Amino acid sequence: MTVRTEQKERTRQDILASANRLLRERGIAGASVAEVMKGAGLTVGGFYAHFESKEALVAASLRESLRELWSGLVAAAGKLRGVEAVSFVVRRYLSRSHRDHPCEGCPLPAVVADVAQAGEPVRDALARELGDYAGALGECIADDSPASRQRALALIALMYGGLSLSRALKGTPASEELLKACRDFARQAFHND
Amino acid sequence: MTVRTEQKERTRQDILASANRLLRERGIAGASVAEVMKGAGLTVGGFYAHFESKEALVAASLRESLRELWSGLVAAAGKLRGVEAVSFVVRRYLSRSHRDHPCEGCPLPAVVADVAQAGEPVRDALARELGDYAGALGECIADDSPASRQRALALIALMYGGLSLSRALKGTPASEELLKACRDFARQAFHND
DNA sequence: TGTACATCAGTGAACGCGCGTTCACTGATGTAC
DNA sequence: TGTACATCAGTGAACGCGCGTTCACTGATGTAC
Repeated sequence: MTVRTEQKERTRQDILASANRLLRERGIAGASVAEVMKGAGLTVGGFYAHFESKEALVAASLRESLRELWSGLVAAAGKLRGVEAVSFVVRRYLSRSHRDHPCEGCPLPAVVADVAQAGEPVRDALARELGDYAGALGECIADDSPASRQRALALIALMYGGLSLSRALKGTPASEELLKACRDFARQAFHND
Repeated sequence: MTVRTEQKERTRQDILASANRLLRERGIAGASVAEVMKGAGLTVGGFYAHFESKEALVAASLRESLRELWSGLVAAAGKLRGVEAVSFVVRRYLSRSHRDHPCEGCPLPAVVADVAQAGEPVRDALARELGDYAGALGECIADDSPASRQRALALIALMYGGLSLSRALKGTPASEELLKACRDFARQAFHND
């Protein structure tokens, strides 16, 4: 019995991992259930033994990959504070490497537009994770005040917006220009602390 | 002859106008050719007498609606300069009204993620318009130097990112919080000029 | 001015395709005696 | 320990649907004589 359920849980994790990759790379609409299952080494029909619907998968995947991203960022920033923490975070998030490898990075660029039109489970997942993200990032940069949290929210918007645009412009000089411009802009906004 | 071509040109404009609305509201994948034509009071089959493909329509629509948006913004800012111009622009772009009426506003939130995966015509359209947009906005805020252009690029990324996220969070308190946070952040970054 | 013909903007049914979801099935694993 | 049965994770074909695109057609407009 427990052997069977353990195996099943492992399969569920495989499906989630595949969804995390595909969702970050192609967005909600671009990640079909059949391809997610193929990425986990399975066939399409077995999907519904693990998730109630595609929407449930997307919500679960969004929670997991957003949490991974921001907890990784905050942990890597370590003891840095203030402008130095901001500088570190934007250098990592607004990098050429992050731009060029969507499937290992932040899910927001591929997903936000679709989420705005998605159902409640998906929207709730984003709202909750983004709130935690802003809180943790604000605390990492400054403190746990509402003002810090709000500045972190804006920083997230700047990073997400800059990365998304630089991906859309990939191959043009403006793509690099934009990454640098956003990094500088962020540092400037936190400069007077 | 000229009567016929004039009529045809008017129809083309109707199709474009319908596409502009639908694209801003639902994105590239969400705006089907059939619905675009229906929005122009026509049926689907006639589409290919006006545009070579859906991709060509998207490219044309993107050019037109981005240009409309930013030339409108710059014109409205009028003689304002520096922080005052920034303040005006973000109050307009990062407003509840803009968040709640996608079909009349900026096409970026609905379209950027899809553009990153689209063909050359669409990507080119975005690259060109965004470059012009940054140049004009930079000049409106400060001058025509590369530094001003780069700061304008970052401001666009912040505005686009903030609006997109606030739409995805619509209905939660974080949606309003985010709009305000981004407006403040932008003002702060331009405060020392 | 009137008539016969050519043009062509727009119609609507049809195509092939990929989507999310369902379901009858298979066969390895676990249980009962 | 050995046998008969139950369970259930995973398979793969099928469904109804909406997509972009094609194409034979219709009928109003424009041209030729």
